[in-house]
Amino acid sequence: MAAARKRRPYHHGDLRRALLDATLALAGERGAAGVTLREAARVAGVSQTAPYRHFPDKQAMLAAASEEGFHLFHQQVQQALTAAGDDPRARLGSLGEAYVRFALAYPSHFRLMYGQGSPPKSASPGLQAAARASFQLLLGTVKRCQGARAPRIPAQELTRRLWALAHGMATLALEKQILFDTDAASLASATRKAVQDLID
Amino acid sequence: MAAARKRRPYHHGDLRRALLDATLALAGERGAAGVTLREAARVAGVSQTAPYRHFPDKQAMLAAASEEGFHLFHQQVQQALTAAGDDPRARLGSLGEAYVRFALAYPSHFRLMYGQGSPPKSASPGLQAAARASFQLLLGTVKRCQGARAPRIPAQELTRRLWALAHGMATLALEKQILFDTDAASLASATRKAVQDLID
DNA sequence: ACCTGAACACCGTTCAAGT
DNA sequence: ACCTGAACACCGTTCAAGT
Repeated sequence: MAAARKRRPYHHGDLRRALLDATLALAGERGAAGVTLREAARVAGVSQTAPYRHFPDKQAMLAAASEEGFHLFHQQVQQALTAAGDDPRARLGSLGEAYVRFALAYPSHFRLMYGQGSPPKSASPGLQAAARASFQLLLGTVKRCQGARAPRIPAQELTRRLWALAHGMATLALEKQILFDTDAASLASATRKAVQDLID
Repeated sequence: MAAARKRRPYHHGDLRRALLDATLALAGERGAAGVTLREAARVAGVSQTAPYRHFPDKQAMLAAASEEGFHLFHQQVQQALTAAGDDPRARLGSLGEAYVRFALAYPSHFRLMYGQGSPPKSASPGLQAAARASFQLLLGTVKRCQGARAPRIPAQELTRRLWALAHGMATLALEKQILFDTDAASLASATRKAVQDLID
């Protein structure tokens, strides 16, 4: 039955995919607010109104790209945690490092996920679910690490601090703010150390 | 001689001022990227091209509003530090608290200063100077506080951590992210505690 | 010195139409 | 089922013109 999906495409191999790639490329160059439906269509080689066959409006297109970002983020953090082993201190350090690494390695996605022109989580159910899953991964990891230690502060408060610290490092770096203009690797490992000092 | 400035205005009391107020109002409602030259002009009650008598282009108008934000920020932080007394731990806590308080009390300014649609610091010499002054206030305060303590880490690194933590708290709160959706006062005092734990 | 109005090339979205 | 083209109300910016 799934073979029916193999029908020859109408005109474009996968226009939806091409539009999302164009969206990411434009967001990377000029920020989420600089993305234009008409230019994404131009880049994909179709007419200005073709995107409306795949997304109800511009915000839905941005939301779809943002959702991909959350999936990618989730995956990268999982990988980092798998590589980190069992020690709570190492795991939390890896969490912070992975956060900053992701933001600097996938700035287009990160800007679409959190930047100011970015769509609200409520823009689509898929985006909302993906964002929640990423949040649960952060909170769950901190909770399990806290369980293995003598917790001086509640896990929710620690999550908030850790998240804020990593997010601040990432956004200030992306905005090329002074003191944050080092290379990605340095900033990521500085974040690891800062997180670990945070819990010591 | 200064009396010559009292000449009756041409048509509008202070159009530049009115345009900046409109810019801030629009940025507060829809983010920095949602600010429109034409709508700012409409709000101020002038034609679409009148703003060009006061700003070379739209970005210059945004930059001027952003610059005002940095002046205001500088002033608020100074006040908080004056009230904080001499104890280094109290001063650094107040610094973090004042940062978050400012962001939540003046979200329009904050978004124009740091949001994604915001103008780059290089957009005007005045903006650049105001941003630098605010940065120097942060760095200088941390340095002096560090001088009075046994510094485990360099002042620049501590500034980076403190700034990132406060900035993350502020931006995640403004984006109404989960875990950051408490009232302004709670988040500000949570930031104070987090900063103080950071240096203990 | 300060402002207006028409014009140009853009934008998001709708709608009738084509294959 | 998927795409085009004309149209509408917007946008930033320029330019000639008005007081």
